[in-house]
Amino acid sequence: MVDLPDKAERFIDWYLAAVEAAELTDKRYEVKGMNIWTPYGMQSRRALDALLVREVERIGSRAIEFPTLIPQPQFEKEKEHVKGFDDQVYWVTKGGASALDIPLVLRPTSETAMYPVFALWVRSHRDLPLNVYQIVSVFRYETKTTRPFLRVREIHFFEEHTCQADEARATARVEEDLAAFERMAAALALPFAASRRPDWDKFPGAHYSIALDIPVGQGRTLQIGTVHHYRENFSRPYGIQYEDPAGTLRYVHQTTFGLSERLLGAVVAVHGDRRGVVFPSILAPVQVVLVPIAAPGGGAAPVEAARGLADRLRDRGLRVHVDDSDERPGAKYYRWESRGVPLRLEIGPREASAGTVTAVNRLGERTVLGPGELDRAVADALSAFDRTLTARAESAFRSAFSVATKLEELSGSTTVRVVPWCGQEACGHRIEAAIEGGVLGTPERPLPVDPGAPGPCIACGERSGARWVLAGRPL
RNA sequence: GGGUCUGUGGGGUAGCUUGGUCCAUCCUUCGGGGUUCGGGACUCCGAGACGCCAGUUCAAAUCUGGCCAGACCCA
Repeated sequence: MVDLPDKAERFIDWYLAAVEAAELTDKRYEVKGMNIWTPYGMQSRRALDALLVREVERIGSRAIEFPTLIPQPQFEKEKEHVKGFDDQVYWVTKGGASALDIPLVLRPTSETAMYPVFALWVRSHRDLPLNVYQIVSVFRYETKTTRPFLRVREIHFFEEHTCQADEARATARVEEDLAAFERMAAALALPFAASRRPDWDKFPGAHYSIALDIPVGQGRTLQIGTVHHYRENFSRPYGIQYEDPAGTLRYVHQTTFGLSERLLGAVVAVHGDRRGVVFPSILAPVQVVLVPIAAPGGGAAPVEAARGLADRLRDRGLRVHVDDSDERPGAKYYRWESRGVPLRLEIGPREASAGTVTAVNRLGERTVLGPGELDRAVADALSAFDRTLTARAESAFRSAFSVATKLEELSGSTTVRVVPWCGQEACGHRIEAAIEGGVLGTPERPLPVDPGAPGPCIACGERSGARWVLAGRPL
C-alpha cells in the first residue's frame, strides 16, 4: 500500500486516493461521472439516507416517488428554471427505433415533474401543508471535471418539496429545514455555514436560496445542500392553488430542500487524514472492527474472545466485523483505518485471559477496556470518539474563516473570507474576481468569528448599507 | 466554442527524444503453497497492460494521420 498524497498541499489528489483506498466507489464505469457504488460505499450511503429520512420525517415530511422522465412542455413552463438547466439536461428522444412525438428529459431535479401533480393534490387549505420528499437519481450533464461524490452526472439526490399556505409559512418551513439539517450535520460532526446566496447565484426560479457550505481547508468550500423559498414562482405557472377558509383561491408558496451524496464527500473531505477516510460512527459501514492477535503456538483464545464480544456488540445494534484473516495485525490496522472504521479492538492472548480489550479509535486514542461490561464500555468509547471528532471539526471550522476589508487581501486566501459588501452586483463580481471564487452570501447563522459592525464596501468603499458576506473558493 | 497536454495490467509507473536489446520495468493488487503473527512480514509459484483504427517500415509501446477518452488554460 502506498501513502496518500499530502492533504493540505494536494487536496484533490488526496481526496481521490482516500476514496479509492476506502473502496467506496468503483469509478471504472464507462460513462463519465457515473460511478458504481460498491458494497462498502453502499452501506455508508444507506446509513446517510437513514439519517436524512429520520430527521426530515421528524419535521413532518413523507416519502413519495415520481417518475424519472419529464415531458418537454411540462419541463419548460417556468422560464428561469429552464434557462438554468438547459445546457445540463439529458434528453430521451427515441422509443425503440422511432422518434418520440414529445421528447422527454431525464430529471435534473423534480420541480417540473411534481408540480403539475401538486396542482391536482392541493385543492383546499386542508391539504396544506404538503411536505414530501424523495431520494432518487437525478441527471445533470456536468461539463466540468467529474469527481466521486463531489461532481457527478448521475446524482443520488434527496429532495424535499413543500407547499405552504402563504409566504410566512414558507419562510417558517425554510427555518424548519435548516434546523433539521443542523441535526443531521451534528450527527455527522460537520460544522457548516448557511448563506443566503446573492441573486445571480440563486436556484433558477427561486425567490431566494440558502446554501449550506462546508469549509474543507485552504479557503475551499463545498456546497452540500440548499434550501429554497420559491414564493409563488412555480405555483403560478403550474397552477397550484387552494381555497382558503374564506373561499378565496390562492397560490401556494413553495419551498424545497436538496442534498446529495456530496454530503458523503464532505465527510471524507473534512474528517479524512493521512491514512484515509474517517467515518463518524453513524455513517460507518463497520463501526467496530475486532482484531484477534494469534498467540505464539496458535491458541484459539483470542479469536474466541473476539467472536463472543462481537456477538454481544451486535446485540446492542452495532455494526461489527471480526477480522480473523491471515494477515499480520499491522496490515489489518492500516486496512481498517483507510476504510474509516471508528473503533478497533485488539484482543491478544493477554487480553483474552484478562477479559479486557485494547481499544484504539480512528483518531489514535488508545484505552484498555474491561474486564467486565465490555459491550457497554465499547459503546461508550464509540460515543467518545464521536465527541472528539466533533470537537476536532469545530476547531478546524473556527479557524477556517477570517475577516478581510481590502480587495488585495483576497487573492490567495487560505480561509473563507468575511467581507463587507454594499449589495451591488458589480461589487460582488469584483469580490469574486479578487478571490478567484464566489460570494457565498450573507450568513444565516452566527459566524465563528465576530467581525463587529461592517465598514465600507470592500469593492467600492460605499459606507452606507454594507453588510458582511462570505466569500470563498467553491470546489 | 478555442488552445495546450496526456492515454502502458485492477491502481500507480519505467520505457517513447534516437523504432530492433520489450513475447514490456518496478511498486502495489489478485489466486495458490510454505514459514510467520502485539503497527504495512518473508519466500516460492501463478494471473494481469501498450485507448481505438489506419498508415510508414524488414521491424511500431516508440514515428505519422484520424477517432475516442481524460486533464489543464482561455472564452
